Amino acid sequence: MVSIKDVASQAGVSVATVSRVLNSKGYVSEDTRKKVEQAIAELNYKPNEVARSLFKKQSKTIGLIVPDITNPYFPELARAVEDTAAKLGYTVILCNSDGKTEKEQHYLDVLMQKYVDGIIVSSNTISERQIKSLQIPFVSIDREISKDIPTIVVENKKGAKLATQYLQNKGCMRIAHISGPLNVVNANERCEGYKEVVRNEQWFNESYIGNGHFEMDSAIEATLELLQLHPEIDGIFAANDTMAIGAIKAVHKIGKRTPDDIAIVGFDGISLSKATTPELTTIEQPIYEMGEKAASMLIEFIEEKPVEKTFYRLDVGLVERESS
Amino acid sequence: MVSIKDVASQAGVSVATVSRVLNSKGYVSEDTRKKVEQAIAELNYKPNEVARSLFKKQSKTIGLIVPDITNPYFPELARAVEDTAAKLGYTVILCNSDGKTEKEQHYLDVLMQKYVDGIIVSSNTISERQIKSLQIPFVSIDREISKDIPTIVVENKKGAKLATQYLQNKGCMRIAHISGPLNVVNANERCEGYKEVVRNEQWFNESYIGNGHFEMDSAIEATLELLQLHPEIDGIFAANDTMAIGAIKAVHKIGKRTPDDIAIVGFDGISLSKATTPELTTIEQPIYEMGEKAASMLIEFIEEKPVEKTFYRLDVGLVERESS
DNA sequence: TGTTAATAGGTAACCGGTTACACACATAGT
DNA sequence: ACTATGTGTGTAACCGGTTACCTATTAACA
Repeated sequence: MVSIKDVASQAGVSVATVSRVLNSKGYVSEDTRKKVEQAIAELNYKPNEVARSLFKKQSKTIGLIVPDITNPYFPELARAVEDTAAKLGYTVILCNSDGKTEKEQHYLDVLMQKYVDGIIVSSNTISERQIKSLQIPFVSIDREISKDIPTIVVENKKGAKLATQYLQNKGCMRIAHISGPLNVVNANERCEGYKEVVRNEQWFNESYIGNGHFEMDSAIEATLELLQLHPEIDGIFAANDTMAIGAIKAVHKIGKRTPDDIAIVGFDGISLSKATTPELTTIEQPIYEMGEKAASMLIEFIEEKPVEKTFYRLDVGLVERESS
Repeated sequence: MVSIKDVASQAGVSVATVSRVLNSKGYVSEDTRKKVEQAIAELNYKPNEVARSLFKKQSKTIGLIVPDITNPYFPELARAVEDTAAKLGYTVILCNSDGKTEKEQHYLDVLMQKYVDGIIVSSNTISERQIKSLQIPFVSIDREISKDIPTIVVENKKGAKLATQYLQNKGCMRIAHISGPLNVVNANERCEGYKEVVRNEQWFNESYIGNGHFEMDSAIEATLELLQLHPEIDGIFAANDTMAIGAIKAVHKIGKRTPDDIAIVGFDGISLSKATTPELTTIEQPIYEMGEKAASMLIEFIEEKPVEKTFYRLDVGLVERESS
């Protein structure tokens, strides 16, 4: 690989001068600048980012820790983060934590050792203290860790209420909920939103809430149980789209129809929701926008630019399709 | 951040000695080793990977260039690559090229500047010459570039034949194909496989092949056209699952049923194929295994370990579900 | 006892950039 | 004529590791 020294000798100047034209910093005469630029072009020189990182103590790289890129919510987020980072001259290291503390800790260590300039994380086990101790810019996405950590989340409760009320308006008399793992903030908020709407209904009690893990199989099981316990259920709000699809499958399995017998609404608005038959009515999150915002905010922190707002709770909206 | 010097002075030895215990290389007495290890533990010292990279000219990082992580085929691949890389002590930088030459070139430059140790790429525009000129380990995945570049692909033609013959065996008399972009090797091979099976049928001609771009919308359109032109079609083989889902939708749209009126088979075996109603019959690729193989092979090259085989054409299999 | 090899550990060069500092020269102001 | 200021460029220290090379000590063996 050609180094700055090669360029310097080719252009007949010192490495300092080459560095100056590279960074447009300090005084360089028009003449020498041209000579250096020509040498750079002739040798097809590309500065070594590693050497630069070592001195500058920053790497133009950010870390993105997600539970599992295979979960259809995250590719779109990752794409948005990567797009934005690339546009601003950064590169992104992808980490899958499976939501496990050890893995998260391990990746945090690795990322710090590689001098990443900042980290975007979607986690519910990382603590505020831990993040602060790292001393580098951080953005939490999809899950709220603390009011003190820059965060991008959505109106989970509002969305859940929207979904539940919508089912009511559609004429559903008994609306069940399939929740995510309730120790995860967003799952909890969605469950709360649901409860706020149905709490005062005569028929309501906790047994109308089935527990899922944000995955399809768990939702199929939960739906089956729910429908056995309460055959009169005519509406289901699932805490994410994957589970909503599971619910559709379960409903189908016992010979009922969606939406005629049971209307179903999901949450997330992943692209999957448009691929099913019937297409899924869902509470859509601005996933791409979230990733974009997270990346651009993180990079503003990194570059010490002024950041007006550090806590975003983005709006969600109902997208009406065929499952309701 | 605590550096090797801090550890050295804390332990009362030179930095060379610390480095020796860090790398278990060269002579170090049991006594000093313990002192150093204690100092490391006390200071919670983590060696700076950037400094290491600079000297060693390698970064324990690999690049993964895919067209679009949002395309449901790639998250599983990326997950496999990342899992395997992490297990072997490497980190992965994710790049989305959209299949565009400029973006690929740009990422290649960036990755080289960051001293990545190797690159895994899924591309049909990068040339063999280009790859060779980079002088670092390379693995091409999902798409064959040249017999001379380490590659992981699947039996596309065989899979396509399998799918088409299966539809024949199911009693389909007129089988259409929705192809991917034919300039992409794998799409082309799948189309060839289809043609090999139906070429000699009396009814067959090229107008039974509709052109898609591996995306749902293009497949819906293509299917609609196909069915208008040939209302007698009773089987469709789509070159990937996303398009198969599009086909299902199109069939549904004109009031026909899957599989009763028209049987549909896809290709890929993405997790999406299990989420639809009806669930998709498809030619399943060992996606995770491909990513795993690509990463472990790449790292074998990087670490200059012996590699027995550099060209893998993995087997595919028919997974029979409800759409056929 | 002298020679050789193995063990132990320090010094400093090196990786490829960036930048503080020094120095030279030109120009302007008094 | 003298000083201050601005411009242009080179030298070398520095970032935090790794390792070639050197020296010293001890053990082994003829």
